[in-house]
Amino acid sequence: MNPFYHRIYRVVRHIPKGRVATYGIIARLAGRPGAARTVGWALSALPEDNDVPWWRVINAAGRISFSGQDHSAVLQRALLLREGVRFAPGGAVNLGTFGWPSEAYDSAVASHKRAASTRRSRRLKGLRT
DNA sequence: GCCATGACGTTCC
DNA sequence: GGGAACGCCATGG
Repeated sequence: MNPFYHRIYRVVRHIPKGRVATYGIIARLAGRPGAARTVGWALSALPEDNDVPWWRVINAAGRISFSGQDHSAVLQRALLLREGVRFAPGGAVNLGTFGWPSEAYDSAVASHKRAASTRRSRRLKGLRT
């Protein structure tokens, strides 16, 4: 297995309980800025007997990256709620509050970037139908 | 070895 | 503030 994966898993394990991190941040901490997609790929490749808190990893918009009806999304949301992470009315997590590491989320930068990401997955999947 | 895909992100309009 | 386009890295066919 590639060192990146190990780095990624190691970083994810460092996420404190009750906090969340974005794929981009994970990729950056793992030493591969811009490899956010790879982070998702690595997490999807997690074995069943893993000790990695994958549910603490979300996208830059502070939302679950799965389809809303997907059981994994429900599970992830439930696990986060259990740890004290609160979801905003829009279904997004306030990264300025729960984001980890805190210094990585200078609320200013994260302002208008929230909107962009979410629609992409819909486009990819929605286009197939 | 090239092409397509994906738990994403940043920039431009 | 919302939507569309381009770029990113690794994997699978």
